[in-house]
Amino acid sequence: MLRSCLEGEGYEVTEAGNGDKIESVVSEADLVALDLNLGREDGLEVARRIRHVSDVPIIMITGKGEMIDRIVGLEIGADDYISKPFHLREVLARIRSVLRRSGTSKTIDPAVGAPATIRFDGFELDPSRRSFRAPDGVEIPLTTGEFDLLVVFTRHPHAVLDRDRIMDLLKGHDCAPNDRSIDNQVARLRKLIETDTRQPRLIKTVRGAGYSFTPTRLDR
Amino acid sequence: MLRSCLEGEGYEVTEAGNGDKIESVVSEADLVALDLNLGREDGLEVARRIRHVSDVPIIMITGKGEMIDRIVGLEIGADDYISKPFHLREVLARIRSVLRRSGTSKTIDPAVGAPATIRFDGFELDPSRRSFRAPDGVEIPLTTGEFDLLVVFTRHPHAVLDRDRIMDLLKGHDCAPNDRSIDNQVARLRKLIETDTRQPRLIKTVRGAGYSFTPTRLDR
DNA sequence: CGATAATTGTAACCGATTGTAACGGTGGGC
DNA sequence: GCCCACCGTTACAATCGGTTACAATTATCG
Repeated sequence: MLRSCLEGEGYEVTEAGNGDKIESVVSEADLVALDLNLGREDGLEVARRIRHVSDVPIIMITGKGEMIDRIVGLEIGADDYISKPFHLREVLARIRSVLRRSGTSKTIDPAVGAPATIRFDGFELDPSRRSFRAPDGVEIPLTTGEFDLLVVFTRHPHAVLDRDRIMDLLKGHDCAPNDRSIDNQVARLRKLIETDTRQPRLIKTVRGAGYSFTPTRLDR
Repeated sequence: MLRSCLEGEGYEVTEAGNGDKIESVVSEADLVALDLNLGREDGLEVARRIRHVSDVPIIMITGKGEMIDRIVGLEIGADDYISKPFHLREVLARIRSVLRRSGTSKTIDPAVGAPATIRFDGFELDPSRRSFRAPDGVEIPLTTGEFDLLVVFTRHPHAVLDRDRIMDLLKGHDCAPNDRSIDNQVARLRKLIETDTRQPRLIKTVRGAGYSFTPTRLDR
């Protein structure tokens, strides 16, 4: 679940199991998300071993409110902790936050390394400022849902995204069987950025599949 | 544990054992964290001796809910007390709070003195003097809560902070289920720094998630 | 130490946003 | 051309957050 969510956001994910050498895996990483309930092996011991070889930021994922672990975790040098059950969005937010604090990134951090503003067909979308400007320079106020949807589209231009995938990228979970909320949000977004809703040029409907964001130019 | 946590925050820590001369240790300190359960020696007696030679702020750390000690401790002149088991964040928050109240610091207080002035969108925020100036140079008086909230935001620019996390950063504990105090504080802060409260440019609302501080420029 | 003022948390109300349901149109397959 | 799945649109309800007022707490001042 975490993997697909993170990859959807543009991160490169490497999983490591019990048998893997921690050192080799960690050396390439910008951040470690460490589940403390790994079964036999003690997660805190893993954290100590990571700290022994690297200053890589560590986000600990603990079971429900294990305070003792939290305190010990912070002592070891974890940068943040998250308690289960968690929302994927929360994890994303904290990962971004920790990555930003930690500064330079070995790979490309989509939230930091990407240019601030995304331009398409004259529009200007600035994810870090959560602002959106029309070709004429006027700021268009977008609701949170509209903004997040547009960001998802600009990150997957020309791809046909089915509703499940869009929902996954937006909220980190699947669509309910007969969920039309995406359709609705698309309609609302179209009203704001399409000149003719009947003949949309930016957000095309792919019948039976989903939607596709088709800008003529896209600078990012 | 406390030592490594405090040093991680930039504080200089000196430990003192039973044999040490209290006077010489205390004279250099900005704050004393005193564990009352030191075994043979009576912690309260230590507190009395410290008070005898210095006005240094004292935070007492007591065993689980020893009320009698608390009362006596406050009578002696402790500035705050914490019961075990405690959260490190809580300790940090209280230390900061006590240091703030006690005013000038002999050493450099990282939480108050470290960042010189933070500039964003023309505003000037000075954590060491706890002052805040508008782009036109006029000083804007902020309450303690407003100021702390703004500092938290400037330390996490462009991150989406949920209410729990904001509360954690502000006071070191979680939000109650239906706690709207953060919303209120945000609203108050917006009234002071936003030109249009309806369309905030600096503190954006992320529905279902929290808030995001979105300055166009940030120098710190 | 007590009175007063300032600040902050709480509750209530209301508007904005978003999900759900219903209805109708459209387009493809036969 | 007809049928049916699929999608756009509208209306509505539920949820969430902004705002206000007020109570509780805290600080200030004599």
